[in-house]
Amino acid sequence: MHSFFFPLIQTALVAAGVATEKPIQIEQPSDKKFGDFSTNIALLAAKECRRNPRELAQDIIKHLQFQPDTVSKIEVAGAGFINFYLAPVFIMRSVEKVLENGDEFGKGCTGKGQKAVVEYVSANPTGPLTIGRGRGGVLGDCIANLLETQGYNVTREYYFNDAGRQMQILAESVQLRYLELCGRESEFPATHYQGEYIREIAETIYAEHNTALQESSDLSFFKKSAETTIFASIRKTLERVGIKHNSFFNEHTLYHADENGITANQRVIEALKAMNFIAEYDGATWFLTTKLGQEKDKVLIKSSGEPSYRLPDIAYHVTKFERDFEMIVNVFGADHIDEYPDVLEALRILGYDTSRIKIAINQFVTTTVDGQTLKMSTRKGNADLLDDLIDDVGADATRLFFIMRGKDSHLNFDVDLAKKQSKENPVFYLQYAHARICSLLRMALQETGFDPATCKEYHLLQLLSSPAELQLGFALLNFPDMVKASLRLLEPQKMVEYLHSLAELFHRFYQECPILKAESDICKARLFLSVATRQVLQNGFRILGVSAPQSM
RNA sequence: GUGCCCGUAGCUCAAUGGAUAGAGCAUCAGCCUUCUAAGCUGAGGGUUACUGGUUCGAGUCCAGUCGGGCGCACCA
Repeated sequence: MHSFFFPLIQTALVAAGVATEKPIQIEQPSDKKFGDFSTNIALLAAKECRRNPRELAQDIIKHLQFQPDTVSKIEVAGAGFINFYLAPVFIMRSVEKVLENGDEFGKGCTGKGQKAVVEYVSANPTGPLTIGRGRGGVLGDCIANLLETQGYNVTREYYFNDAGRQMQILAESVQLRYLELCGRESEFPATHYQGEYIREIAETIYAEHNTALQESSDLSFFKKSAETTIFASIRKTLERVGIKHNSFFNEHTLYHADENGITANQRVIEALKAMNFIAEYDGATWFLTTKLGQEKDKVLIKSSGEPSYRLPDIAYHVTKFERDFEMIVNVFGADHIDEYPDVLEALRILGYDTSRIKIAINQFVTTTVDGQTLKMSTRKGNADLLDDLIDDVGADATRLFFIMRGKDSHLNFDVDLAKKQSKENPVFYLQYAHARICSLLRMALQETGFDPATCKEYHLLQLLSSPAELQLGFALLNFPDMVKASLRLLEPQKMVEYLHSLAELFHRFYQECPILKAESDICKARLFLSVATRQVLQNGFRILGVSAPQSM
């Protein structure tokens, strides 16, 4: 709707002789009595025009040109707001568009087919996925969905590392457990992976090889075995909650020499060296972040000769530019918050346009079971597992709960609430609205023969004029703007809230307006409104990755 | 100590710098011989942690204070 009002207001400003640099803001007042849309342009421009804002607003609306079948009323209110009231006919005509566009309603083309990459999950295969990772995973998946609706060509990427020290420790952990099974008692170091899954992997190895490997000093078999098993479990878990990837980027490729015998990591070092941001001291190679005002330099190559995680991180992001991504979204947890500023600085120094990079950081998750809040502990083997949560509350509740709070807020995941089959549980509240419409339409087909697939008398919608009907219709035409806002803020939570309010408006309409018992044309019109609501619910659910049940 | 996030109704959370700060849950009062009551209607409940500042206007922006979370490795 922004694109609808914007040019008209701009024209009116020119016609009224108002010259202002201030942006035209169009908002939806919180209270319906202030109209369906409103602009504060008169307030913003008043000062530079040296005029009273209310008078200025009066002047502007004199020059606003609207057809009476789109805007029914324009008025000046408060300190100088200009409020617009949409004509009922216009709202209902918009509902027709929902029906005509179907699955496509809400999609846009701002992406223009540009390449976008969203990186999410990116957990190394050292253990099963935790609940904390799950939140970021769902967030990333929804952001990727949002980008796709806006016409981006999206790569959903998982960046992982199957080399390095953590994998070494993993391999040692499995080996130690294996040796225990072979009857060799040893002290299991506290630094190693304590989880039960390590024993299970060791048991599998023992079952296949018995004690044959106990004299082997080669860890690679244990590493490979652990990696394969764990990665399979991670991917299975991701699949269960509908978190999809179509690209797995192995950090190891950054260590491979190209045709000139140089690795991606080395290229980064050379490039930064050319910009005088590299120094060697204490046996290591450093990124001179002190030159950028930071307190300490950062190690890129350790004195052992191995790159620290920072170097491949930079090299990895260079590949995102080399792969021509116009939009680069990184999703990660708050524990990695210190990671990205260095990467961004390095990329900036190397001449890349870092404004293409958007960072979405999600805060942590605690779970509440039986009213008791459990704190997550990492790497101790007693971390909350995403798989257990899915077993407990199902995939839909898992997804929706992860994104129904702002990503910047700590999430308190109430497991008991997520299991409840009632209005208290927002998952059921949303899905119930959809199921209720499906049920209604089944009944309609049975009793009146109404079939939305064949009956296309959408113009009947214009017969509807009650507040409940108009508010529902208005909410429907807002959907495309809500999709755009969710994407702009990288915040699927906006979509959850919108769908919740849509469900609420439908339930009210359903309560107040008899549908099947209404006179024939009104009945059809109300069924069309219901079908349109179901369509928007489905389109929204698809973005969130939540199922739309036909009955409950 | 320091960087980032958070502090809003009893609880969980909303509010692109806008108008009287909103939902849900919980509490209380109503609505099913009628399309799914897994629903709807209404009521009560607030010094937006605190103190200053910026401006037509601040929960929102800035500074400081107090609380809570997460980081601060030659781990990732």
